[in-house]
Amino acid sequence: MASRSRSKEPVPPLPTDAETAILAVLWRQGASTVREVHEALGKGSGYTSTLKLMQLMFGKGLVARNERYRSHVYEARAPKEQTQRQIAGDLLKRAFEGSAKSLVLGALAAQPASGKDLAEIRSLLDEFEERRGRK
Amino acid sequence: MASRSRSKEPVPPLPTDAETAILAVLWRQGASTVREVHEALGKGSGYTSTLKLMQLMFGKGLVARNERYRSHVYEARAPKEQTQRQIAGDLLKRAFEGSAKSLVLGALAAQPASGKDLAEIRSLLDEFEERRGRK
DNA sequence: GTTGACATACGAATCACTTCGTATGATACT
DNA sequence: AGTATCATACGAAGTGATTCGTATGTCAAC
Repeated sequence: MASRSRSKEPVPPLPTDAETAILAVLWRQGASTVREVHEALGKGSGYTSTLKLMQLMFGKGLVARNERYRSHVYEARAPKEQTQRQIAGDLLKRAFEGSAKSLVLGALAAQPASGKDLAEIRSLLDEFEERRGRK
Repeated sequence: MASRSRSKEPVPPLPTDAETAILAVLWRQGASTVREVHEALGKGSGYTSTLKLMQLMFGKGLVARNERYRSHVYEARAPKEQTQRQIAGDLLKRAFEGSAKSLVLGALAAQPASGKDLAEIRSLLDEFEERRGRK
């Protein structure tokens, strides 16, 4: 991934693949202990691997943790929507030459959406059109 | 186990980030020499780095090359649309829990589409709805 | 045939991500 | 206190991606 600055403070870098999997669990379950996350991931690797990963994510600012209890409780630091937007934007630049249209086409071709989802996407388009019109 | 037929050509893996950047150049410019690709990338790294990368991509089946000339001429082996679909599908699974809607939302939020693009996306949705209806 | 300007091939260093072993600390029960 | 259990911390190995130096090959012009 294209992570440039290694400054420790403000901007958390894009999550790696394994990190994204952990974020997905935290987004789905809310604040969780390492063990809870590890179990949700299904044992593809050992417990300490998950632990180490989450410690690194904490260091990078991707997750926050509450150390008040015996087992630390972690949660995603940025809302799912924001992180997903960054990931999509990064991919857009790298592989789709900035064309949202191509990405949408690719996404729908790869994973056909339900009729309900398609309808929701339509109303999303309406909102964007709105916003464009007003600007 | 219902095994998939093993053709003589190995299935190319998903391109890495640096590889995707090279593919983007080949998609945009068509068949190109290493030097042409390297120049299009803007000098972030040396010529031999680009060369090595493209050699590895050739080994993986991501690009084809014509060795008839003094400088080998490379081109993307799979059509842009197919590779982009794979990349989008992979991302969908990894970061968006399979929700095309979320990915579309993320993409549009990250990079607002033009009015023309929005219209094209709409007609894309029409096609998908069609296809769903007929099934 | 020697030289100069290019090309490719390839080994090795570096870096990031991921994994795991093991040390150590806290808690609860006897 | 002693011990079993479960937690975190941390070093280090394994893997894969990326970079680069350098060796080697080819061609054209002199």
